[in-house]
Amino acid sequence: MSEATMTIREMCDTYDVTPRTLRFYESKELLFPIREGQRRLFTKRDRARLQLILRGKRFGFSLEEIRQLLELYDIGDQQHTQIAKTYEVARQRLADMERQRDELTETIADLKEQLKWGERFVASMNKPKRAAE
Amino acid sequence: MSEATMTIREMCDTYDVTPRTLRFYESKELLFPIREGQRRLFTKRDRARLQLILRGKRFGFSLEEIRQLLELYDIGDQQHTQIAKTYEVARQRLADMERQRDELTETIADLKEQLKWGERFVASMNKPKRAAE
DNA sequence: GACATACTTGACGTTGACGTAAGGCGTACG
DNA sequence: CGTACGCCTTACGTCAACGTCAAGTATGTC
Repeated sequence: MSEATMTIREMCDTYDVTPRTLRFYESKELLFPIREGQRRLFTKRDRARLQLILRGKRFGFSLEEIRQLLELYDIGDQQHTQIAKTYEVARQRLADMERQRDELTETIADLKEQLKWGERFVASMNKPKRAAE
Repeated sequence: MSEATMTIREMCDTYDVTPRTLRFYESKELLFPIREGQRRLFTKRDRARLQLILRGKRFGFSLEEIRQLLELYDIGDQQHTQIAKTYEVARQRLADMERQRDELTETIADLKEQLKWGERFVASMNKPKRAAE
């Protein structure tokens, strides 16, 4: 059974990040590891948040934007104040992401179209006029 | 009818970028405006490339990555050498983008799920136990 | 000729997201 | 006891993608 908390090294190995990155995220208030003496212990909540951070980054969100998104996820768990406002932020983000997805879908189609060209061309290079062997 | 070339200012107004950005892209070999004396003239090809640059940026591609993508688009037009290699780069990019799209779709679904919570909560805040007025 | 304007080329500044190096603390081992 | 880890903080370094500022050139225009 997985332990309740993880050390910084376990975190690094698990999620393929450096200690510096985790400390940096803490300093930016994206993670809130507890302390045992002077050492950090990362909870299940920190791990869930880190996964969302890494995912967000892959979409080009800035850390500050991700921090706002994380606020929303917290609200899902523990009902908080300021819900209406943060809710608006989230609707906004969601609309952005849907636009981005649609545009991405379109670009993929474009690119596939271009690749047809390359495909026929590459194929013709591998097949001389008449096959030998 | 649109002229064959555009000045740097026309480009800036059309695509909402700064002169500095266009010169920077030229220095990085993303654009190749011709010269009339010392001034730049941007061709139709430059405009097509700029659109792809701006689109690429929205997906978080680096300028260097975009430069590689642009090479591919050139191949679609004027058949070039090194096709097989660049073709491979493109298949790679395409796979990346499809993975990214799928993940984005999933994240959107997650986020919508969270928002249902917020929605019910916000609704309950606007409706006290029994309506007054 | 003086001036405005539109463009040019350096060159240094800025921001975000860390990398990296220096020096200190606490425990564990030989 | 020394020293070897593993972690800590502080602080300066780096890279991409431009912004910003200074100084120069060509063209028109009063």
